[in-house]
Amino acid sequence: MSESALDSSASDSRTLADRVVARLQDDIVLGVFKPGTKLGEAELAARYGVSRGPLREAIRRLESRKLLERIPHVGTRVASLKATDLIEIYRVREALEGMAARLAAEHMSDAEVAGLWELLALHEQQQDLQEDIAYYQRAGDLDFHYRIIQGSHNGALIDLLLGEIYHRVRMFRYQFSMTPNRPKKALAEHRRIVEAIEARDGEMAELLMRRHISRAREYLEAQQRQDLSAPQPPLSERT
Amino acid sequence: MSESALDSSASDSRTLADRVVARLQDDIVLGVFKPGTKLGEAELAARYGVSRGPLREAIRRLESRKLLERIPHVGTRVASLKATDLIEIYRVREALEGMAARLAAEHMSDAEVAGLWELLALHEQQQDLQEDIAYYQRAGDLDFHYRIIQGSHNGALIDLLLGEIYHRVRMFRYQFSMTPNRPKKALAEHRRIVEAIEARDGEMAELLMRRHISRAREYLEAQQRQDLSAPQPPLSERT
DNA sequence: TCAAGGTAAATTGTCGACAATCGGCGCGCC
DNA sequence: GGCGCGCCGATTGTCGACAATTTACCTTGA
Repeated sequence: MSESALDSSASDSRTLADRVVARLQDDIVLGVFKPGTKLGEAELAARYGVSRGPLREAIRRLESRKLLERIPHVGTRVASLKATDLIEIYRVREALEGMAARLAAEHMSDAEVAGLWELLALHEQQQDLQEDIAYYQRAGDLDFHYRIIQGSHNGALIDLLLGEIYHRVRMFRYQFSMTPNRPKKALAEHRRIVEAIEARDGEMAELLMRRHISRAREYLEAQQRQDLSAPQPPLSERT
Repeated sequence: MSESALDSSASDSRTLADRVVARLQDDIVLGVFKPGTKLGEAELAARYGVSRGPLREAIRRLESRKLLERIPHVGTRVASLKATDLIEIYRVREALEGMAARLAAEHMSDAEVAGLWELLALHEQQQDLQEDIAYYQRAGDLDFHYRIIQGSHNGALIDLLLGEIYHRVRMFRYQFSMTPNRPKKALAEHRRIVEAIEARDGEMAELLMRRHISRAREYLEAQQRQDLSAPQPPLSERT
């Protein structure tokens, strides 16, 4: 179930447009195209070796995922998300992933819970070996939340979080080269969430998950306030 | 702010595809095309008097809103939503609109709160005059939730609920010709929610909104169980 | 008679060309 | 000298035709 947890790369998708969606999304999320960059249709069509037809379809799909901003008759540019947008999204995550944790506690199979414990053990191990984290912790955190969302067994919830929310969060993390906020504390919170799920205590699981995400949001808000008082280049140009 | 609360009809939109989106969405939500109906591209293009290009764009947009189901190289049909899907959506609504109520309590202006009271008074009046309700209550209920969502002043939340969730809920209501579940009780619950918002008690507002939606979901679940035991034509063919 | 294979029609996916609209530039007027 | 107007290039929106894939039907054989 861990095959490229957040889809992206489906090499032989049925239609051309699907492949362009995957490639263009990667280029956006991974930062090949910086936020605010204008993307001309002809230019992109040449880059991906397709006609403008499928390319336009890809653009519309990524626009509906809020990864691109388009103005009719003018053009499309990579969505440049402000810190306030990210904070708004964290409110949504708090509500949605809280519910996901509750449903996961009610509906996850015992095997899935066991898998969560294994994932946690892996994260602790990586944390011990490599104190500065970086990539692993980032992907791992995503993977943890990803599994709980899947564990809710609620299709609508899964579609919303994985289809509309998570791509944007991923983009943020790459753009701001955000090292996860509070590695050790986050890991401890993850463990408590799994405990609640294992105990089939949905209410507790939701409470803990909401608190977990809420703390991340508060960290972001504090960071934003200090950025406002000392406005420095928002991107990754600080040695 | 109440001009066509759930958009749909923008008569002179900038691009052709936008107009087709609006018209096709109306035809789907209002039941002109029944769920499961196969929609051929040529057929639709003729119906709306456009080429297949803009039509395909419209189809993709409505597909991303979950109003259409498409299979590559096969075709698109009107999304036929099962009762279990609706129940899943209500879980999402519970989480999302609960958060919306909390944020509304924190961020709504006094004028907006006053507007909520006026809306409630209008609903009570209509309820007194016309005991059997039907349309007014249905639209009114939507309008109440709509306003609280807007009152959250959270763009991400608003986009999600109004752009991804509410169209599907509307479609359900028309398809099953669902008379609102519990008119009087719902109205009383609405009043208590507004009281909490006016008192700026976000926690209470969220709790009440979640309970409100949760009860509607439980009603749906009970209805589904009795439908399963006595399976009758699910659509509107009962005199 | 039924199953399996192939073929043909219909539908969707893709492409290149044409038309409409917007932003930028220079000219003229105040 | 500054402001407004109109033209021009560039980009996007739209269209019709061609190619690819699927489905349904028909034929053929066991």
